Amino acid sequence: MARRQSRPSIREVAKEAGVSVTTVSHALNGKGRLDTVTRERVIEVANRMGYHPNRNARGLRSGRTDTIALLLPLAPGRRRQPIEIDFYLELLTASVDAAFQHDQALVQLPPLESAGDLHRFALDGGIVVDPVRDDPRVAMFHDLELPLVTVGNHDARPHERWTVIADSAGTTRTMCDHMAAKGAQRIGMLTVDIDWSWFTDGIAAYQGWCADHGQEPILSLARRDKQETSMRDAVARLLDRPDPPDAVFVPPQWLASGLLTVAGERGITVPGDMIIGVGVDSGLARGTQPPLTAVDLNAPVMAQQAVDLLMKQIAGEPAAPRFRVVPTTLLPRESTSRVGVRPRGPGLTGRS
Amino acid sequence: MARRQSRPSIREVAKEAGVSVTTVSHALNGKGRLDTVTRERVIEVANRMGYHPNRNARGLRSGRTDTIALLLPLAPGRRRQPIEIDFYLELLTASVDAAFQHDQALVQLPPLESAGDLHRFALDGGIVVDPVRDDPRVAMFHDLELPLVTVGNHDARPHERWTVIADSAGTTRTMCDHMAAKGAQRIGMLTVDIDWSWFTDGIAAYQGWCADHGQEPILSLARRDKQETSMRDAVARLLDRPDPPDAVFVPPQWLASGLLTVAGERGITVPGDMIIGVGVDSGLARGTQPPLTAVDLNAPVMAQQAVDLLMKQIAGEPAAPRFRVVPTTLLPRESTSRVGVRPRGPGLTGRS
DNA sequence: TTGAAAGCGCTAACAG
DNA sequence: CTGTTAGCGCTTTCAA
Repeated sequence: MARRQSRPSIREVAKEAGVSVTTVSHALNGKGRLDTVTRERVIEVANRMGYHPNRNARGLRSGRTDTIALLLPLAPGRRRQPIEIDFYLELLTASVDAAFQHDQALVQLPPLESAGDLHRFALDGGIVVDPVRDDPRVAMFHDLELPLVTVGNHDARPHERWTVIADSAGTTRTMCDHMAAKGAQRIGMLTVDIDWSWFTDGIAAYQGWCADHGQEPILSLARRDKQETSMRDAVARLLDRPDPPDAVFVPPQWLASGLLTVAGERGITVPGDMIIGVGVDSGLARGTQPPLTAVDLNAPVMAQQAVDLLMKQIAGEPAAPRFRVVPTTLLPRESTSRVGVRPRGPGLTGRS
Repeated sequence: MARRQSRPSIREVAKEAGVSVTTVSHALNGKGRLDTVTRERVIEVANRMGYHPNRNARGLRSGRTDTIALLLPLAPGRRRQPIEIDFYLELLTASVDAAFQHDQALVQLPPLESAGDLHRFALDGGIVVDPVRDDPRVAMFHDLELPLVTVGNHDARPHERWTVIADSAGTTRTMCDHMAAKGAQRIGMLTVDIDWSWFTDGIAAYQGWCADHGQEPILSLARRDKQETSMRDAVARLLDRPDPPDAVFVPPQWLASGLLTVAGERGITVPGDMIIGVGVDSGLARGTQPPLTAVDLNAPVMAQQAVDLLMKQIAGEPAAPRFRVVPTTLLPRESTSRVGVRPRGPGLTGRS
């Protein structure tokens, strides 16, 4: 019955190579002072036998587990479901890769009820994605004195934390510049009232950009509940103005698709009457009609940075800086191709 | 530097409770013949001290790792990226929960280069999602004699495998019935040429349904490369017929959004001129204009079944049946609200 | 009903 | 330069 193929132990390798287990251990870990010839022979034998050190034994000895956790944010409302944004899946994948490079296993954690749950997993550390103020996940790591890196942050003094964030301010300025270059006269922002740096920094940068360019800010905030009515209220506040914007940057994805829908209902064409950019790229952004100009958050880089920081922290090594800002990439698509030129109907989008 | 709070060992619990480590072990695992009073006292002490057995020590002793892996399918083309379908993220989350119930950690694996990579993770078993013919992931598990459960299958003799699949045949019939009830006269199917049971069973069921209802099958297969041209070719074969369908069931998500786009370009309204249903629910399906009728694959149930099967296999217990078919749920939306009634423009979609 | 002790595979302190 | 050995925390014989 599916008994796992018994893997060779360090003792068998030692016997096969005609040396002691110590020598094998040293050879494989590059530790002691060994004759080069011996070392290479041992390594060769170990490879030939398909030897891999037993993680449990190694962990028992070292007190480490070589396991780290990634905690994705949960969707508000639906209790156990993570937010379905492609970025998170990308971040997960990239984190797995990065962890693997450090020979760490990466586990997903279920929604944690208590610090006890965290203990059961025997982690060396964790990465908490998009923490909110007083995030219980963060508190648990602190209580257990477990190494922690956050991706995204909500903190007034972020530089004291081990944190990786996307460059929200730079993204916002780039998007505004892009829209202005496409002919936008009045650029608005439709975003949400959540204290993640991704949103707050974006708002601040937007206001700064407006000040620099002599434009009055046109800002509309949706409630954070992700409800359709919140979206519609916020969109209405934007479009019902006497002087509605002809360009809108919408950081959260759900508001961007909502804006597109409402615009369609009102007969406002995109990009003819209004151009739109969204803050996170996704299949959804690519698949709308028209496809939405979006921001690539560079999940692989963020994951790499987060895992690297975590490994440093676990090892007790210094890391300077502990606070990393990852640049983003603008992906121009049809939704910002040019404002003020009504597209000639659906035929425009044909690429055959 | 972030030393992990040292957790109490079984010895400290024993000392605190005034018994031997053996007694503690027996009490906690319900093993030996212990006085009830002693057992309860030990348990109480252990709880009070926040004791959790060290996974490494236990694993070293038992030869198990209490770790299972989930392997999601990779997107064709983009090398290391999983397919961005909400279903997979749901499946992942639900699997984590189910694993947790069995006190197993669930790790994500990076794309595996060789069986050696698999060995490095010290797994008790794994779940391979949507295996293809001669899937190397499956082969690696077999080579290592590691317990394996597949979610989805491609096999002619699936009942010999440990497998969980969604009820593709039932889904197809339900969708066709639904469309017929909404006034569809000629139901077509737009799908893809991949040998996953999800697709092959769906095609067979569709042809069966057509035979039962005296309708000629209208089937168009896209190439599997997920390219825009593949989509356009397949859609054209459907719409350019002298007798195009007035309803289309589209199992793969990327083809459904493609069909919607092309229909828009051609001035075909949905659901007025044609109704459309997609085989997998997602944010994309909910967010299109109009929202797409879709199928909920019940990821939580599939995950639970898969993990349960895997645990049985690992424990060497029998499981009957080894082959589980999970029912799906149709989610009717506007895209199939009624065919043959041209909607009166965008206003129809307003729900304010 | 309880306890002493061996041993899982590995690393590292110490001895040679 | 290489080997012997203790011991990480746990489960499980075996003995009392």
